[in-house]
Amino acid sequence: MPDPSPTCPAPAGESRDPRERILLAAGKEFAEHGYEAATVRDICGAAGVNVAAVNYYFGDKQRLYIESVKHAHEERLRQVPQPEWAPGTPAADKLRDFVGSLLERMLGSGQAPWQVKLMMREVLHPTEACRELVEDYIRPHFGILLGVLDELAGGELPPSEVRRVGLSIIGQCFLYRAAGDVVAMLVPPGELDAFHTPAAIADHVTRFALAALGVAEPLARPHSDHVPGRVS
Amino acid sequence: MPDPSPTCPAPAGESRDPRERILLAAGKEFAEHGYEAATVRDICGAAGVNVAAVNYYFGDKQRLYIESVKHAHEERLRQVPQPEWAPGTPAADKLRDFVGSLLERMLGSGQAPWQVKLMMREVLHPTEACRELVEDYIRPHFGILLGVLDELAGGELPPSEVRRVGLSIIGQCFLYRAAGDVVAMLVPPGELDAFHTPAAIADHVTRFALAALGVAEPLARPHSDHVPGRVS
DNA sequence: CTGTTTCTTAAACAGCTGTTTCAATCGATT
DNA sequence: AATCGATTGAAACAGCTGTTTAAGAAACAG
Repeated sequence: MPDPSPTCPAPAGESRDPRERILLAAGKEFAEHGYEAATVRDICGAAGVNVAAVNYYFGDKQRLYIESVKHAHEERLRQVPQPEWAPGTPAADKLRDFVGSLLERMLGSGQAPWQVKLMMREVLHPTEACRELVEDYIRPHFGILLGVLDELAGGELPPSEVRRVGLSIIGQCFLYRAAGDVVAMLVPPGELDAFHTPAAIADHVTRFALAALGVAEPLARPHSDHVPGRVS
Repeated sequence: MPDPSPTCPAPAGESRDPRERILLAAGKEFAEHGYEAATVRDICGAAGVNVAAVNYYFGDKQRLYIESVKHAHEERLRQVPQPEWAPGTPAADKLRDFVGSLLERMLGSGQAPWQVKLMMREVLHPTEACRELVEDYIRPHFGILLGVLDELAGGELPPSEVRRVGLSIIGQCFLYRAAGDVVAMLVPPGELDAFHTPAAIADHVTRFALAALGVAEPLARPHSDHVPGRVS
């Protein structure tokens, strides 16, 4: 089937550039099976190109992998821009926004996009592509969170403590993405659908953190009565 | 070098039973490189047996993998027994104990033992061995945590909420093990040594959770003055 | 058209993979 | 000591791996 339309030959999302087709197929394949288990033959098959194309365009498998990780992360950055808030936004709202968008990005609606899976593999078992990923993608996002938390704590907490609180929040979200299968085994199926949607998790994580920081109500009233609890 | 001592031929920790030697070597190899990348030949080389031994004793590579995961988890259970508390122990102390031993087990002193690495791989990318791991090892531990949290909340929180708090605590610990390399990149090196030891993390996670539950002081005094804080 | 470069193709390469074969060896029982 | 099952050993197996080759097609300049 030779191209019938010379002006816009791309059907839908599929590039006619072999290099880009390989990059896309490689990303999906690496995300699904990991670096070792993914084969260049499968990648080329999915991309509809000859096996030799990988070596022609990228040199070897490893450089294709690194390029596909960078490509995935750039595309993901374009898809989900960092949150921006109006100057007067309360810090608590910012935190809720941040956690919500983080979880939405991680868990997505339904299946997580392959870009996230690929990046997650880099985080869990870092290769050469990891450092770039951290510097360009993860650290800036983390910095935003730290800013919100510092504002939330009224500047009272030392930076090291703010960082630990930030890691606590990231960790809670991280668990659901990285160990989602195990979480699903630990939670009754009915509860999974009702209470473990991205929005519900975001709400819990935010309330948990706000309560710990003393900005909102504790989750439970203490059972002894000598501890003051704020009654709204 | 034929065995010179017939009474105790095992030098130190090395079993003379080939089956057990293979199981040990396989566990280390699988933990380090993953299922696909680990080779039967490397495993047999490390175990000091012929390649055919794997198929003789275990049938094939996959069954060796499953057996080695189970073996690792049983050994780990024997090494670190579940915590037991005297009847009158305060729930807050139990929580601190639980988190501390969990982190100690996960992060260990120095390099994490290969058993933990192996189990972590199962959690992150489950195979057939995962369900057994969850039922025999993870769920009981999680149950203990939920009991402590329920006690801590004075039975006021619904089970679903308790579970979410439990997952929040696990998630915080989980991050340091699963994404430890990235965490190390996000935290200044000096701070890593001082504030990110297992003990220090355990202390932070516990305080964070206790504050969120309203059992202990919030981490930060709120910056507006209309919120009561307990002054010890 | 010619000559040159860029790209694509099928085939082959050397090497490693898990697995099997079958003879040699060992260890205990008879 | 002879027998027999259990275990080991070196070699070979078929299949897949990433990579290279060399010939051909396509695109393009002069």
